[in-house]
Amino acid sequence: MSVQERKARERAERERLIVATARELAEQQGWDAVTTRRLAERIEYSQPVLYSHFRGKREIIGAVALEGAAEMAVAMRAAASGASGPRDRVAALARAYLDFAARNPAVYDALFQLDGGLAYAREDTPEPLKDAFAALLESLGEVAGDGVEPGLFTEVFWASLHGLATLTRAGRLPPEDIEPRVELLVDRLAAL
Amino acid sequence: MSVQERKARERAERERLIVATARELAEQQGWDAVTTRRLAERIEYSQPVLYSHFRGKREIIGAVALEGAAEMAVAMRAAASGASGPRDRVAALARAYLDFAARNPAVYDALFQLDGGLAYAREDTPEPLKDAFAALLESLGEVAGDGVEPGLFTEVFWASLHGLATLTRAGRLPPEDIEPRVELLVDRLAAL
DNA sequence: TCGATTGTCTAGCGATGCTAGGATCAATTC
DNA sequence: GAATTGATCCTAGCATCGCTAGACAATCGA
Repeated sequence: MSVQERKARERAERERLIVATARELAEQQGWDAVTTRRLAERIEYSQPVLYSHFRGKREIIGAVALEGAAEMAVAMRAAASGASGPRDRVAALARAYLDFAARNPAVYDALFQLDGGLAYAREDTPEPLKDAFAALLESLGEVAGDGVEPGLFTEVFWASLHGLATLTRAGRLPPEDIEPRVELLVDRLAAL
Repeated sequence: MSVQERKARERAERERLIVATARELAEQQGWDAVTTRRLAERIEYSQPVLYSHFRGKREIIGAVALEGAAEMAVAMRAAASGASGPRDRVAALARAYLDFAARNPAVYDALFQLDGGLAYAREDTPEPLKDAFAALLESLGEVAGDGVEPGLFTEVFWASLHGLATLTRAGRLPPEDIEPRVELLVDRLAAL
């Protein structure tokens, strides 16, 4: 059995290598630069090897997205735990979210802009995605206010952050004034 | 001179045809289906003709975006003018915005998701884009609240709508509950 | 009527995602 | 220890993409 185990281990290792390399390449030069040829060359295998791990480029994007979702959940919880009151917590969360999007644009794109073939907001949604949403809900639910369903509130708050993140990075919003925008959003949207 | 005028007219007409066809094709089958070959075939000219009107596919997307921006501005002002009070106006605006995005997904993508080679939020931003933002500002500025710059408020409100629009259409948010989301957004964000 | 200009097309380049089919190497069996 | 089997990987190629060079034809000014 040991031989098969070793092979399985090596295979899993190579899969991690593919995902990590795709992510690295995407962060360095954008997702357009992540071609199957370039990716294959970087991992020092031929192109078809990629297709023995993933159905296609879409699934590779999806794998990067899942990895990113897990990291985002960690970052959100870390930001929330370092705050004292609800107001602080929500503000810290918002900043951490925008910071994550700005620092990991390729991962953020894989998560929320590109088609990674993942199911969102459904029962069969992969666990990391559910958990990332849960991490938001943990901090935002408490400021939903009376008569507002925490899930609904989280969706709206999240959408607002997403809008700010994407419009800013796409050059649709001037990059300065990020802080006052966050202040406005938190002060108005959260029921404190 | 009449001959030249006729030629210029025909040329302009063909350019409109290209943009309209690109838009139609994009709405029917998505922007991925808008290839230069298919587009050329539909307008019944050869591929290189496209390049005598536009620098490339990007510019065609940009042209569709400008057309869409003008329509959006009209739709926003129409929605705003039919409302009685500020609360009504902002709510109507929000609904009209999301409705526009849902009904014209390809145009919306050209405007805010794809790269159409346009400058946003700058001095050299094309007029239709500035005007679309102005249309939002006209209705939203009055509910910015004390001490909040109307432009900043409009940016945040717009970003929230944009987040809702894109996340919903990309399947990241369940399509139902649109109305309660709008209600929540309007009630909380607008200073009434 | 003739040369020049403008307009359009055919053909092709490099690159993309993806796949078929053959070669190679290791594990298994006699 | 040799032969067979099976998994693993690579070379080569397909159709399609955005874009362009160069040939050809129609039109214009003299």
